[in-house]
Amino acid sequence: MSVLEDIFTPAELASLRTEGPIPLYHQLYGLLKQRIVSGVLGADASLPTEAELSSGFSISRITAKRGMDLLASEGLIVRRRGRRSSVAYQPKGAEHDAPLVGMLARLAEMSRETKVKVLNIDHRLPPPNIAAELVTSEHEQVHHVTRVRYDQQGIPFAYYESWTRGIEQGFTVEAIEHRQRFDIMAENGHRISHIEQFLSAASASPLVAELLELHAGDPVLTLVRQSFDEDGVLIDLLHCQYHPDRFHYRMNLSAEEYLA
Amino acid sequence: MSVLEDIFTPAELASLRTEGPIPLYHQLYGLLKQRIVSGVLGADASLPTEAELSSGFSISRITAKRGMDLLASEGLIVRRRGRRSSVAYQPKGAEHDAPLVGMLARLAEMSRETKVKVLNIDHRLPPPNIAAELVTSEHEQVHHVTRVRYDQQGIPFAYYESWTRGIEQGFTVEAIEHRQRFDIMAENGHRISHIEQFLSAASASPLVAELLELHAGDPVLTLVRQSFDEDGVLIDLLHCQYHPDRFHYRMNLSAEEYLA
DNA sequence: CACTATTTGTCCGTATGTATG
DNA sequence: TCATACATACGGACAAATAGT
Repeated sequence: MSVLEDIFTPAELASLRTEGPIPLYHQLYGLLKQRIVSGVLGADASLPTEAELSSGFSISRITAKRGMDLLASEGLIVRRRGRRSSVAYQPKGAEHDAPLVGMLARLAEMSRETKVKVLNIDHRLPPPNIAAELVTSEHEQVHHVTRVRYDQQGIPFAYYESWTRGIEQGFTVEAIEHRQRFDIMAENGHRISHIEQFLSAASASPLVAELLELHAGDPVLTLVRQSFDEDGVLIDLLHCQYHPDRFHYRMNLSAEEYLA
Repeated sequence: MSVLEDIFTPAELASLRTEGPIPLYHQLYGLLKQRIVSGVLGADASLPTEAELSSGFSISRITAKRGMDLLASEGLIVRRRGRRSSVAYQPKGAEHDAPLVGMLARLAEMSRETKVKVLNIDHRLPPPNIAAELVTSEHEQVHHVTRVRYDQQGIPFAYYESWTRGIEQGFTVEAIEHRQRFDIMAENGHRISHIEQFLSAASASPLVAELLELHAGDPVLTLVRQSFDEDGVLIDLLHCQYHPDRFHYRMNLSAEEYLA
């Protein structure tokens, strides 16, 4: 019995492509890593041998070895001569997730449990696409903040980029790292009364990949949040990118409630 | 005035990496493509020249050219000697989206506006990871259905794979393509009273990529939906994968409602 | 009309990375 | 480990098309 067929479907075994930009060894690495971090291959589980990978995926043994070496170099597996490689990774117990209903109430909790590091704050004219969304006048400057959110163990899981208008004071690194931006907006006379959010997926840019410990091109969960004040003016535009293994959005729906 | 700095932030201009697996020309291609399909660079907009890209991103002109040629080969831009390249892509007008609150009520509407094509129905023992989630007894068979959802123009935007227990009758291709699965479950004595959903992102497998007109490895928005009956038994497990450019989840929150 | 600056197209040579047997 | 083939990335050089003076 081959270990390989327990782990991968026939379609996956035939899924490696040389036409695309990603090297074969890295495609193999990606498939195996997904199995390991998702817990399908738990700690100490045996991995396929180089020969099995080579014939199963129709690649050379050197290429299979290179994929395995990459996993080993990240500490995800242990390799020793004469033995099958085995998983040396304990799937994270508690992933972060955020409920979508009751979400704002959860923001305060989130900010206690996690840490934000501000990368950059500037006050400037927004780029054309952002200006178009914010409907700013031609010379109106906005506050542009980029930041990363880390969990209690210091593991990064979210990258934020925000554009905020009408802030006179209070947008400092210190304040943004330790207070809620909504509170600072309120102090500047902007009470947020309505929020619109869009969830989708995108590829991590090299920058975001580096910050979230991903590889460029890996999928990220994206959220765009538009915050409007009582007059329906868009005050804040927030673009979030989440590490998909470290953060999920969760919803709890009761049928009666939502079928009505 | 350089076009380049209107399009990319300084951080992005310094974000290309040779260490990773993705070639420079493909990273550049990705950045530009994102600007084009998102509409930041609208139809007929001028693009940076090869020389500007070369100096701005600190890459060779050949590499910049290769990224541009890749865009041209996909018909996203037009290139001609002596002229700046320009965008030859019209951002899609109406995207699909689904509100998360009031979602079930929207399902009926969705099923009128779109079409489902069932790829496969079988009744069998679930694979180990699915069995563990469903907590099925050892020999309990479940209905396994894979299907694709198309919009009115026949454009695919979602792939679904579901595992459903306790269905005696009614799970036919005809029924699943034209009725709501919840209704069929109800006729089999399973009233869904509680739903849990998780949203994240993943890479498209070659199969899903082909069905959704993506490339293998492209990001997809993923949704896992667990549907429980009145006794808290998990009846249905649904895995969805959405084309990120064709489908978003949308939420509308009022601050009073959710800050309470 | 010529002249020039701009921009893309093509080619060379070289070094390094990827993949095979 | 070696030899081989192809892809990636660089810098340089020149040709060809475009637009403006």
